[in-house]
Amino acid sequence: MASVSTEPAPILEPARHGAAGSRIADELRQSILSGAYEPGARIRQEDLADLHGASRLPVREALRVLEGEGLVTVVANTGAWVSRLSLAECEEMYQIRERVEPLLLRYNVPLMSDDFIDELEALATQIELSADVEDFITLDRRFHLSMYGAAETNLLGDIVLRLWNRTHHYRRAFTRVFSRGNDQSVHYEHHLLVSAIRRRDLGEAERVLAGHIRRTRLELARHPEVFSHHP
Amino acid sequence: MASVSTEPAPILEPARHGAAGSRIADELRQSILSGAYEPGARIRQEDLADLHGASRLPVREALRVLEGEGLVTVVANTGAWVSRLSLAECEEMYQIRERVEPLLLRYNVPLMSDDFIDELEALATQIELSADVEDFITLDRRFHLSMYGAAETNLLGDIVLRLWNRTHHYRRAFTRVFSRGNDQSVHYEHHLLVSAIRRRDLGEAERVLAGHIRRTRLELARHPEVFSHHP
DNA sequence: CCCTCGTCTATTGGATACATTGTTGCGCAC
DNA sequence: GTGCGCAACAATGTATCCAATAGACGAGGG
Repeated sequence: MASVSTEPAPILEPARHGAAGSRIADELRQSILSGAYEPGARIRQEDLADLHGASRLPVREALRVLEGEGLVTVVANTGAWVSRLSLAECEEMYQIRERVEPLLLRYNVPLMSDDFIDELEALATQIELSADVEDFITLDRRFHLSMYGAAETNLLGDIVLRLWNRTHHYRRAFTRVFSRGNDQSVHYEHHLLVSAIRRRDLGEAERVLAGHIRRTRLELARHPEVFSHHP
Repeated sequence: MASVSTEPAPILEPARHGAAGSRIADELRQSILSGAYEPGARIRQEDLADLHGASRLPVREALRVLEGEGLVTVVANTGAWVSRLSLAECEEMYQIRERVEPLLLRYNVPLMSDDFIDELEALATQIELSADVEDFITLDRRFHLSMYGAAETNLLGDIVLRLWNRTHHYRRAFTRVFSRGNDQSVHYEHHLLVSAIRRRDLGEAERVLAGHIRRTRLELARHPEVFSHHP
């Protein structure tokens, strides 16, 4: 914003003072999740600064934030890279999710309105119809994470969101190689999950969700090629 | 380090270039955990900078790191405070631990040597003999966290460590009000846990640990006065 | 021909200086 | 006496400048 001389309307400037670090962190997070940066990609501070029209200082803060979220790996005096996961680490993430997301679901189900559950059902159907891999992972992410938005405390929600973000790239890569199988299990599980939620059957909802994550983890383990590094 | 003119031996200087942010983060984290800062205490950037003989820049990085860990709450253009937990949030943390720590234990038990298990047993006995609250929480923390140091991937270990850190202050406060009860359950559970580990009985070890955390959570809920804010 | 050491440059780390924001306390009006 | 508003201050956010480090490249020797 500083380099551009023709900046007539500061009114439409949503970026207020004191938000540069957070804003850059948000945008870089989105870029990483969108796949614009591959795991292992180098992140240069000055590039980011120029890109966002800021100095390197808020960029460094943003990198620290994303480092804390596990999305970026920073080495002192050397540089920053998009974090990379091994198959073992990714499986560990899924095992954590398997234990933790059912708990988060338990917190949220009592707070869901019937209308909201209808929306979930519609989303599950929409996922079935998704043609493209990018559509699928976007809708699938929305389906699951929207279930977790009702709780009044968001500590667990934040932890789960970070787990999703750290594995997002591998979910995309895995979906790409797996989608040819034309396996309908995912969709069945989604509908079973909505059904259990509608009946407010917490135990069953927990079981279905845990099984859903577990099955994904086992499928993932059958495709280690997703994790082959090509430096 | 820069202001002191009489610095004859640069050999004993462990603080190298590029480590100020991490160093300050580590020291501030220790200060918060030690109880030197109460939850809700204001953290002024300039004070920290002077205290560590650095400028505000690495201090800001440190604050971002600790914010990511949940230990510090930063409000833009306003300031930073030591994070505060409500009873509901603390219970949520314990519920997460209840589900996640047994998994981490499962990862670690097969990697423990018999000698190490002897050390755990000795630690459990030492905890029984601890006189003072500060001793107890230090030894108890070491007892539990040392169990988690063997795993080759440390993703889950980091998450658990953060959960411990975020609740550390309340564990201290709670122990202070609870220690008068003279309840031996904690120690029985510790010894049962070591016993299950020694037999390499993963299922039983998981159950005992989950029960241990669960019981602590329920006790905690009976002492809401620990969370009363006194501003 | 290859290995090693030295230099050099690109990039990051840190400090100082300045702009902006939030807050607090005082004064004035009602 | 109370409530609103303005102003001065204090603390944070940002930019620019300088220092230190690590990787790369090339020259020299084995």
